[in-house]
Amino acid sequence: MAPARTPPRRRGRPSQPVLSEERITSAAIKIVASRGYRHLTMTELARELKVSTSALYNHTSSKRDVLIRVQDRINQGIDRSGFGSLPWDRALERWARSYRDCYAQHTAMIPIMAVLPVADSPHTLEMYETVARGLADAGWARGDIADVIVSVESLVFGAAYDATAPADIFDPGERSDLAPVFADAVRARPTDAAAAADEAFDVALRAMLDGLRLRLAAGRD
Amino acid sequence: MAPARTPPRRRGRPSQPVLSEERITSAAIKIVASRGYRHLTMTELARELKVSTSALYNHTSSKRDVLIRVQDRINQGIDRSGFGSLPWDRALERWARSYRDCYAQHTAMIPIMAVLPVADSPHTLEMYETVARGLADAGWARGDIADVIVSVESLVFGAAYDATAPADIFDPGERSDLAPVFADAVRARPTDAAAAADEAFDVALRAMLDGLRLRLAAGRD
DNA sequence: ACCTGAACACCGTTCAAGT
DNA sequence: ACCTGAACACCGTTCAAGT
Repeated sequence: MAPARTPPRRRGRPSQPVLSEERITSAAIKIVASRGYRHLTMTELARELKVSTSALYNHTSSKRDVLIRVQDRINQGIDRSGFGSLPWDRALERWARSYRDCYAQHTAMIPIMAVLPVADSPHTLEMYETVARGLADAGWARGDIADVIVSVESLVFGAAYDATAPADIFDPGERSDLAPVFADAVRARPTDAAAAADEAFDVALRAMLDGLRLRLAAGRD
Repeated sequence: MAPARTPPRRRGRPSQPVLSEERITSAAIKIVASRGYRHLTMTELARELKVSTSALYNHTSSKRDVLIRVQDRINQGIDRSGFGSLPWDRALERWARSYRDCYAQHTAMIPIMAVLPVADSPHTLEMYETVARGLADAGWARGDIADVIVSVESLVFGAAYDATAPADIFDPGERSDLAPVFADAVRARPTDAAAAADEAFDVALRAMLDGLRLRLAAGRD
């Protein structure tokens, strides 16, 4: 191992800041990945970085600020590779599936992502640009593009929650006599929660894409 | 009416409990309606009911428990009147619009509602039964009914968030050069946030309903 | 400029003590 | 059985004091 080069510190004074926006965001991602959002507190973030909690506020204005940067990093992982290589509807489907799988692991971010201005999130903005360009190139009208994006996103956020729902979410329990038709419909679902959620998302996404194909065809006539 | 049998109170003892599940739920609804979810804390709930905070725990096991009952009451207000009187697709549309409008005012409840087992929420269960019966009567297959319900619900929850998003949510700010196609698409939206959200929800719901009509027709052949 | 430690104003929940 | 008051283990955030 290389000998630690003598740091240019004047006694007691650190040569450079130990913290940065970048390091805080990375530590936050690490905590979320390893221990979940329940453990993402300013206190645990500080402990992870081996500083005092108040030190974080020299580099970030609030916990919300940290979450916004976490979210922009998460969005980097969403697959938009279909746009430019596949037909628009297949690209949109790939994007939607990846988006939903991503937020199924980050449901705690949905309330933030869903209402957060995009201006401060460069990777998120880049994602929207890729999708918008793919739709525009496929012939979608200027006035429809944002609506299509919001449509898919709305479905995706709701489906992400559903993907994390417990297996018994629709189990009527002892009241199945009060809801016989519904109880019977629920019995027809896969018993595995993930499989049931996947099936429902397939139905929803297929329906929406079919509907959007109709809309594009009608607008073109 | 039977005369109230003389209460066995020994001086200073209240004749009957001042609290009840019912009263707590009503107070919670009142706080939410008048001051919003930010103010729905156990402390404010106790203040509203003029008791100490710890007294609440004689009647409810947790704050989550309170929220579950609040949610079941909220769901009573969702319009399912179309089922049994309108064609299934128009009934489903009415239900979806009412559902979305309702949760746009209660976004704080979405993370709970989306993953909460229905067994302890009688009015919610009744809602699902009404929708399920409407779909079954319209010829939907047993195995599709839950998927259709989940599809609409997923869209509704995401759209409810979108309905509360700020007007500048998609404004690229100073980076519009990095996202020219998207920025142009966003410029085509109504400037009013509510109008923009309504338009997007119209597109999404129409697409999904068109897709579901196709699915039902295909399954029937 | 950047960090620490103490303090502030909250949370939800528990529990011994009263009646 | 039901309520109170005090306590507990947390939150996010601020700020004077240090270097």
